[in-house]
Amino acid sequence: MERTIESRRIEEGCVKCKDRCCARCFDDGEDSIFDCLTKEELELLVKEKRHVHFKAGETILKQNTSASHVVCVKSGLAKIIAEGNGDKKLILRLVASHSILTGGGLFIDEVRHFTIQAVTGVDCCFIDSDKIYELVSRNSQFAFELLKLNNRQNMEMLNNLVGITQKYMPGRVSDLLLYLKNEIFLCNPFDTRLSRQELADMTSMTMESFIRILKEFKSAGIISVEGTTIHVHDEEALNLISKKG
Amino acid sequence: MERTIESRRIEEGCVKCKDRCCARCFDDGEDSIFDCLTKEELELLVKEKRHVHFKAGETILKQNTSASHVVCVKSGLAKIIAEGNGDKKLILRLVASHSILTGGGLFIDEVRHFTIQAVTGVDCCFIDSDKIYELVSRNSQFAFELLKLNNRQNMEMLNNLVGITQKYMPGRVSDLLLYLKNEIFLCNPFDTRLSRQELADMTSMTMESFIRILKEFKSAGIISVEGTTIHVHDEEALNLISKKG
DNA sequence: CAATGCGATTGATTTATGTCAATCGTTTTT
DNA sequence: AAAAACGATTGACATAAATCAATCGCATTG
Repeated sequence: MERTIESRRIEEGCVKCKDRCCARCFDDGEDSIFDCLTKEELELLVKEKRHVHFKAGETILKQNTSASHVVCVKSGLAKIIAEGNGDKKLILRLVASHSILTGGGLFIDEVRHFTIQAVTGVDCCFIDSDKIYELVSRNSQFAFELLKLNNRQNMEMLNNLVGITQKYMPGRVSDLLLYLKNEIFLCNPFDTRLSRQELADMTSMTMESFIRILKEFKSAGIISVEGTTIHVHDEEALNLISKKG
Repeated sequence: MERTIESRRIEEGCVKCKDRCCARCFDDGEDSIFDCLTKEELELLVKEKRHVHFKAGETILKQNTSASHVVCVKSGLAKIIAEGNGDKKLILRLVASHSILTGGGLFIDEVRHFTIQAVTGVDCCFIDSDKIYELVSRNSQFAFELLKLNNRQNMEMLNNLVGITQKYMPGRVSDLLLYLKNEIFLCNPFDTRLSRQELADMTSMTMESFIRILKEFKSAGIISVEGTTIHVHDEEALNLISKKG
């Protein structure tokens, strides 16, 4: 039986996991909130965790279900969706490798406040929330890291809120493109793997409107687009448009 | 010299403060994150804190200044404002008595990410951020409470974001009225003390639009308005309008 | 190869909401 | 009391963005 590159990658991940999983998995990411744990604490964290693979499009966590686990994304790309009334949805942000996801309701109501869905194939591990609680009480540095993570997410959401409510569409699209380039994909021609609808859902506008703005940017030579791949040619222009609103 | 009710109330507050200030001040609020502290820890917290009174309209914390203190609101009403480009502003939420405010950047960049301004006279105390850091490392229950508070604020912001981006103006106004009645003032004819502009800034619309929706609600008999005082007659109608978007 | 399906694109039209300007009612000032 | 100042209100108009509908390109299927 032949193996895809994808499946081989998973296996590598699993090998790593046998020992100190999460620390290893996260030691190159910015959000390495597990770095501060001792060997025993990592042991505790890793012991009963489950490693799961999701195919593109699958739902990892569903909004309004009960939140007994947190999720660590080890590879792949996922989107965080806030589902509103009707079919209205807002994609809050993307999640790349090495991120920890609490589902929103951790520590409060134990309910997930948004849906997380795989964009590409996603490898992740599920960790029991109780473990997190225990680590918070045992290791104050961990609590501190968690607080930092929380606040960072809070501020991200604030920026989002301000941007979406106070800017016209070109400004919002600029913000999105800069976000994708500089915070998610970290390279220049980048393949979003996201449909126009999904991109539009990140800026709170309709697909048609999004496409029109994208077209304007193309005509102005600011970007070029090929399928789901976007190439930013004039980042300064985007910054300017973002500033002007 | 005659004393106003206001000034007498401040004095009472001060008397309380001589001993275990913050615990006392907060022991009837929902956000009593200080309850879990020991006497010594409270001592530490209270020792160098400063008690300040702000008059209506004064700025308590200013966005983009450095964040060396957290603020506890002991009495009065304040508004949290996210200032955007130009004069654009968004009032994120109101803060009533017995709330703790971190200014947004606590634990991350030590910069305030929003402005807090007094709506009525406001009594509050400033506590050095370092104290908070120290307490987090000494008392895991406190860390836990802080995480809870953080997450709650996060979810509030999320709801706000979804509401503002996905609902038409009547839905947003309904949400605002329900928020004011059920979460801030907790009584029915309630005096917001907020101008139409401020109320509009809470829903991300212009003052004129806000007034028009308010007028429609009045005509429909759902509410009545007298100056800054609002009386909700038909809460079910508001819930319905909020649901429908 | 034709046919079907689906996402992307474009155009025509509608609509929710913002902008601008005038008026009204109160309060404050002179 | 007259005048000025200011927030609230209303109306007329402009426009950003949504909606609706048609077409296009491309991949998948029969």
